[in-house]
Amino acid sequence: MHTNFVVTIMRIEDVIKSNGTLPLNQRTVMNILYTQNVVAEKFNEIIKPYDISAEQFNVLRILRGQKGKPANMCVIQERMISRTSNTTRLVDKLLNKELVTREVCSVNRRKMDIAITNKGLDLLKELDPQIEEHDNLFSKNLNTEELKQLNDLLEKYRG
Amino acid sequence: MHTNFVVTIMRIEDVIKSNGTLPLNQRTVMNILYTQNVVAEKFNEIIKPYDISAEQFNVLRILRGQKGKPANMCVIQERMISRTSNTTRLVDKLLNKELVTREVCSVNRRKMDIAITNKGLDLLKELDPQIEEHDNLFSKNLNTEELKQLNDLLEKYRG
DNA sequence: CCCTCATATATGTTTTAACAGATTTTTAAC
DNA sequence: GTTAAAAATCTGTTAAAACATATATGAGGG
Repeated sequence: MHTNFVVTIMRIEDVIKSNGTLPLNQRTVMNILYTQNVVAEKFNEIIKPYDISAEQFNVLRILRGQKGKPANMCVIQERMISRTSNTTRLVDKLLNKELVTREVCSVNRRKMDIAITNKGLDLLKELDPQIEEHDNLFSKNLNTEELKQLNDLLEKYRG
Repeated sequence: MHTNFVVTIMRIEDVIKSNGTLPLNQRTVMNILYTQNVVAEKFNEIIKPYDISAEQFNVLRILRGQKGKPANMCVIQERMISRTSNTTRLVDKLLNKELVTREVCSVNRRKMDIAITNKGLDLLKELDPQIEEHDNLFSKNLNTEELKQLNDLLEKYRG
């Protein structure tokens, strides 16, 4: 006995209930915008119970990637997916929750040293399996070769 | 004589300055999030001088697609890329700018009839060439076959 | 050393987005 | 007909994004 998965693929035109077919270039833009929306919405659902936003999570993960070394605000900014000018307030919120520490850099007093706390690391550890599950959620609809292709095409598309 | 285009393709790991290579599933998520960001940012740049947001533009375009017939709020919502509960306020803003009209539906008084005005149509007409240019901006990095593939993969990815 | 410019971060203000809940009208069961 | 539930839109409140501008430190030239 085996299980059948019936996957209904929705063309972007079906999603936005457009009659007919959009021009390929416009279609591509819409598909990219909409796919991000679907992925991000699911992601938010996962982290919502933990009272952090996607951006806050992202900063925490960047800080964990530093393996102990603190990161300056500008380093955080350049590693974020969406570069915002509000990194200060983003870190403020993480500070309030005691998920990070912030102190003036001893070498260059313009800079701030931001580091993840144990509490922050614990939060990430708790989230890890769910994030991995999320990464797989959509990926499982494609095989490895297709995933590679998708990544290549997106990177080439951006130029 | 001809012109050389040198296109530097950035792996997502280079973009977010991650050392090493991310797992393929995570890579895909990041590439989708980031690509949308790049596309949306460029788009916002285009419409900013016209003092409308991307969502507002989207609603206007949906209304134009109605070819004269007004659309109810729920119709607008289901055709938007990002379904929000704030459609009322979105339309409020378009009303203030006299880009749309709003009146109670004569058939069902719960519903509202939203229609684009001539001023709204004029705005779209002015934007049309720039939007088309935007649609082409990234698409020109791929050939037709690749674009089709990208769309197929995104649609299949969403499942 | 002093001045200017660049860098790094922070702040004030205004728009939007997110979430929950309220209001109004219709539908349909009794 | 009355009433309960559903559908469609709206509103209040809080959080986050966007944008411009300000402050503080550092780097380099004269």
